[in-house]
Amino acid sequence: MTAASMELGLSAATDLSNSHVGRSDNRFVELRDAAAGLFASKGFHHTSIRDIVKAVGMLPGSLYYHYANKEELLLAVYAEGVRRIDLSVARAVESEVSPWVQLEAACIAHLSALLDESAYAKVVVSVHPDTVPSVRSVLAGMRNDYEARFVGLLENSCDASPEDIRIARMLLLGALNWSPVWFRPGSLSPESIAKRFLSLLRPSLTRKE
Amino acid sequence: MTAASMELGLSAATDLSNSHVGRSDNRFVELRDAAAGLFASKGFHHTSIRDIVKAVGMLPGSLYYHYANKEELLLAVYAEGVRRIDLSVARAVESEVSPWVQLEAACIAHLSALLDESAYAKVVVSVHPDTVPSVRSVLAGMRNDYEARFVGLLENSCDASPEDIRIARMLLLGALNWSPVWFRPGSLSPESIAKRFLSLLRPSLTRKE
DNA sequence: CGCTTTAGCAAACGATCGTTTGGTTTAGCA
DNA sequence: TGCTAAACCAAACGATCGTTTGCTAAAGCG
Repeated sequence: MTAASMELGLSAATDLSNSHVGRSDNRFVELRDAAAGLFASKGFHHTSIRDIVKAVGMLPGSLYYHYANKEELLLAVYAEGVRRIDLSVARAVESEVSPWVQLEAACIAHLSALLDESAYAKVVVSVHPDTVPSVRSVLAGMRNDYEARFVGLLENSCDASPEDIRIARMLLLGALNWSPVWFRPGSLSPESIAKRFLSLLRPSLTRKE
Repeated sequence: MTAASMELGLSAATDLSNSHVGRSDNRFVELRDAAAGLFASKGFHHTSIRDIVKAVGMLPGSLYYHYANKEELLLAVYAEGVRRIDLSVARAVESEVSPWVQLEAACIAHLSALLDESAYAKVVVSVHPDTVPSVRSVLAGMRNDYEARFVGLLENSCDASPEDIRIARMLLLGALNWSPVWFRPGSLSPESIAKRFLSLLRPSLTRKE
């Protein structure tokens, strides 16, 4: 079981992202995991190919059998990161019924993914698309598709206009996504941060009926 | 008059940051301006020394007469950026009396600095301290010192507990600082974004008396 | 004018970057 | 067991990076 699948409790069999099905000792995922960890801690541009392959005990050239170039490796990490956050948020929402509690659960799941030790999630938030011009639009598109989920959650929680919902989404997700900048483990938990953020917005976002 | 001082309408005489007072044709500030523009558009790590000196018509080695290394140049840009944002916000606050309107003015000024064409401000927000380990703490300290201003503004606007004020500050500044990620010129103005953000928080942040 | 400081040129340094190429091992199916 | 494709090694490629060094031109004070 790889470190990657362990993060979400998935067995290798259910890990659909391993589309490069070749030999059983395929290190496609292992490389992606190492890249995710290094991208998250050192940043994409400060991580060299040599750093990544050293983490898995390979030589630099061997990586290019699995990934065409460094950007494609980032794409794989990014896509998997978005997939995991989305999955985590979807599960959290499913287990609630009240619209407001659903929104709260989504924010908690989103923030937990960023602030707990999920390297993949950190890459999605800390690697800004604009800093990788060759794949900028792809990265931005993936993140935007995911964040669209919050529009629906907000629509259910209040009866604001579409543009007000858009503003609320930007306010909420912006604050959440920025939190890795100032967050220090040990004081406030991701859950309490998300709840406090939302409690500040509750008077404006609760449906009046 | 340099492009740098023009941005805030300062003459060369009042530009205190030019501490390297040497000859009258000193290009210390000119280099910093070029670096600010390139750091803002291409990012710090994607801007080479050769890019910067090319912008001012110099050779790579000549830059090292003015700045010891690339990080020190970033420090100069960053410090000037923080200084300009702080100055802009201070002026905006001074011209208001009502605590809430003062907070609103501060947010508008802060966001305008980030979203309008101020290269210096963009560097402060887009260059994350963690991506430059050698000067990480210095950059983080500068930004934190500036953001402390908002604590006072929030304290005047409501009677929440210190921890609630801290949360409100993180929510507000996080959302504002994240806005360059999704902002596209032409639709909403920085002023209206800031006002809409604050209107969502108003019910929670207005002083009850 | 003479002399010192300031500023910049010219040219290279070593290091590291992403990537390529050709050969070698190993797994897995027939 | 023999063969093929998968996987990786070994070694280098050219490019670019931040930076250093030695020298030269010009500015400005006395």
